[in-house]
Amino acid sequence: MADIPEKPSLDGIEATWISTWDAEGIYHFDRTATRDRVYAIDTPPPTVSGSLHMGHVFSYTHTDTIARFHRMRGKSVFYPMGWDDNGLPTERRVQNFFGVRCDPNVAYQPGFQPPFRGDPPKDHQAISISRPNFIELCEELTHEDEKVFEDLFRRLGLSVDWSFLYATIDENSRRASQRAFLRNLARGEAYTQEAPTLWDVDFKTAVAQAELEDRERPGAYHQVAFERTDGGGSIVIDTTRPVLIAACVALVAHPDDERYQPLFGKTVRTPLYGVEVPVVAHPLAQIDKGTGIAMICTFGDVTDVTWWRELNLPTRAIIGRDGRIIATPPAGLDSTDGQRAYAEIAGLYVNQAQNKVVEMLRATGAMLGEPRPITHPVKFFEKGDRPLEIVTSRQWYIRNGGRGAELRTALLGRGDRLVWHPDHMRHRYANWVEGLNGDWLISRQRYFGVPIPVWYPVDADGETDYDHPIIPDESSLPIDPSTDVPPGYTATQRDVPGGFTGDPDVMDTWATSSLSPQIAAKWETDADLFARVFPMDLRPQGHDIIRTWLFSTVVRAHFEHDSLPWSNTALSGWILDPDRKKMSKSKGNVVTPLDLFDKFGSDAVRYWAASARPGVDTAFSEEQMKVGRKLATKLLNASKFVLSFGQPPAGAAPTAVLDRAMLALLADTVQEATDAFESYDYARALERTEALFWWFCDDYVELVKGRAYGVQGPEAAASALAALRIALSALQRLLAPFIPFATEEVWRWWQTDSVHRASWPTRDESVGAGDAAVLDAISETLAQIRRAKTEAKSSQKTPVASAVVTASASDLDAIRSAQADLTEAGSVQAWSYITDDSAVTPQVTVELAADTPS
RNA sequence: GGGCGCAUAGCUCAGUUGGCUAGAGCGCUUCCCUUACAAGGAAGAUGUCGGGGGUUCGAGUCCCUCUGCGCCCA
Repeated sequence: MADIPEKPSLDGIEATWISTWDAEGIYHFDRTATRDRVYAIDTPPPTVSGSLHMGHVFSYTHTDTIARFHRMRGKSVFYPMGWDDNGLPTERRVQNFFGVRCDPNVAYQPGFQPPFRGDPPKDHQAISISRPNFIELCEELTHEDEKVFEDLFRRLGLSVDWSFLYATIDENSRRASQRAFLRNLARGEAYTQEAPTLWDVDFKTAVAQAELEDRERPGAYHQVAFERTDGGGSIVIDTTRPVLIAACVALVAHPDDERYQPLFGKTVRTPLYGVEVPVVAHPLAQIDKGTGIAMICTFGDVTDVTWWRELNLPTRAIIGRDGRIIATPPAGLDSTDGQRAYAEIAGLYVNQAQNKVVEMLRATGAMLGEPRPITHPVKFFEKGDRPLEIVTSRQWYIRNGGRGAELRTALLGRGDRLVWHPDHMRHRYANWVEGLNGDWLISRQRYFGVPIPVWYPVDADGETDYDHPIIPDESSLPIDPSTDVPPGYTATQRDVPGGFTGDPDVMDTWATSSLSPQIAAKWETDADLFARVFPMDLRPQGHDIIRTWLFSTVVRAHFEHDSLPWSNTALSGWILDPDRKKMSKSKGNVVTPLDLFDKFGSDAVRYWAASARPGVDTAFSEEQMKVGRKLATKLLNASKFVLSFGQPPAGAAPTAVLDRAMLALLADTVQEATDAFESYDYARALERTEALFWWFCDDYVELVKGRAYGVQGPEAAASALAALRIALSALQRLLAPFIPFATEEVWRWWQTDSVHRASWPTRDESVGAGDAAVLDAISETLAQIRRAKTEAKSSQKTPVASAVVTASASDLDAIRSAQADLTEAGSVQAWSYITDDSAVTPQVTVELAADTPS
């Protein structure tokens, strides 16, 4: 047994135990464990180019308590960590830090040194470097961030097995991502298509449905008149985007709209450009919106795309990928006047062009009245600053049920079979899948990501043949088509007629992170490991990314493994500041985790996190951390005290009624905590354990400590000592998932090995457990004696001259059984009892001894 | 507009399948330096369980409805 410090302290215990755990390999995954003995967690890889905040501390703590519970239950816990360094945020940081920019057309340069490492001068012209060089720089820069993250997670006490660390851009991840993509392609689940696509003109990349958000923006309705070609007058439409008149291919009204029924099949001429377009009917036209008839443009919004597709309309694109009006007028805009009008806006940014068009409409009289300002939702890329446009481009997609009922039904079924914590989160998933309106767009016109692993033949005329991609062999992965040469070609054939060209795009971050279970489990590179951990047991994550990360992971596992990727998912809530607003950097109310660890200790911060019900938004609360610190301190002191009585004699067992009752209560609590943990309700497990612990300290220990000292003789003491140690052992283990540092500290005072490798308590351990029901009467009697002293403003040490207990016969039996303990705890000099079976609770009439001058 | 959640003490929240006088912690008030712990301990006060209606012997809990707040989707 280690020495118990004279004055136990929480100071410095984190550093001590972190290094001990490391040295002893406490959290190492046992690779010999069979699947049924494994508990596998698909840990969310945090974005390393961001900062660590309380939200991380919060949700990762929840997961850690569950990991620790299962480890103590005898499972080999597979608890890897990953870093998400793939994607736009890192790309931007690297550009700014090193003064470079990625150009996939540049050749790889071994040993490349960037011009700067931090703070390039303002006038520095970014140097173009190859994608592999760029990735090397990304890895260099993210390495430092990852170190900070790792230290913080260790300090928090996460029981991660760091030997399974991965990064979403590392070689294994790129290999897995490309392999999965190629298999999707081979099975027809991935495909490429030239199609209208939501496009961010600043990032110059396509974006997926899951990355959209609506923002309320000011706009204005403009009434614009289109002349009928049959001389029947004009048709007035309401549009917020008159700039798109040049892209108009039809007018559309609802088929039931009697106002416009006579016009269906007729044509009108667009103002300014004089293009003849048909008037068509479609049920998506809104009768009550504006004048009830609208322009169909290629493309103003996603409804335009639907109309265009379903009504087989021509394409008249006018907005380019740079957000400017395309220089040359679209097909069909043939008249001289029309071309002159178009020339006025060609090359302008969309908003400038809009102003110009309004000006021209006014001049020609085609605009009726003044624009009427409105506020309306506009689609944005969630990371973007300008409204999305729709441009036609070639992109890669993975099927996700957005265009096929059969797949959609299958994926909804996967969601049904997943166990959600809390359960109502399943609706988010179903809601999202049911609302999908297209397949998953995975290609991005960016650089720092996993390359789309294909090349295309270039024919003799220099045209790229997208329909016959050249596929690398799986054994050659990961590849970068911008530098690697496809089989059967030589490097000199790149981008020349009769040669090949690499796909320039990368996959979206989610296309790789959707494979996190496969990546962590070393899919196809370590079949033994994979078989032991996949499908995993748990996906913990925030509820805000159900539509992205969770859903896409389900999609990939469905295709590749015909299974769910995990059996359970636990969704964490948000952290709110004390005023119940969502914490965010922009509001300046963010507290850094490290300061809190220093101030309250990791256990205390964990306690705050673990107190929050699963999935519930929770206020940041230093008060709650103080409570957690109190709990940890109390555990040190209580443990020291119990152990200070020394070992019970050999063969000692709890025999006293009170001791056996306490053990019964303990057994009940063990059961409740276990049940709670099994249903992922760590907060309930903590609450039940904590309640028992404080009762144990405040009442039980107070009642038996005299007896434990030997006041009632050695036999009575032996029972107390045995019971105290049984309880202490169980309590330390019950608290271990929540306050791993303090529990380890006290456990090692009297046990060998780590509490985190100890077995989770079971009710069978409470040998000699009795009837917990007697505790109420005993505790109540003690409470009334204490109350009498408090009300008399006397010390709790004050002797009680006489205690008269009126209670039911059964309560009196209970109280009598503990009379000697109550006598010690309450300093009672004389007891008398009155049986009254009508008494619901015991009533104690307390007469304090006369004050004795001291 | 569709979906989901929340509303219980001043604050933050528990309250399992309906069950006896509705709980905890914090905060507040009072007392106690008792030899595990003053970074402690003992005790106390505080509630039209959001409003209304219904089912039931019995409703914080189930049903309907209204109000307010939050989130997701369109």
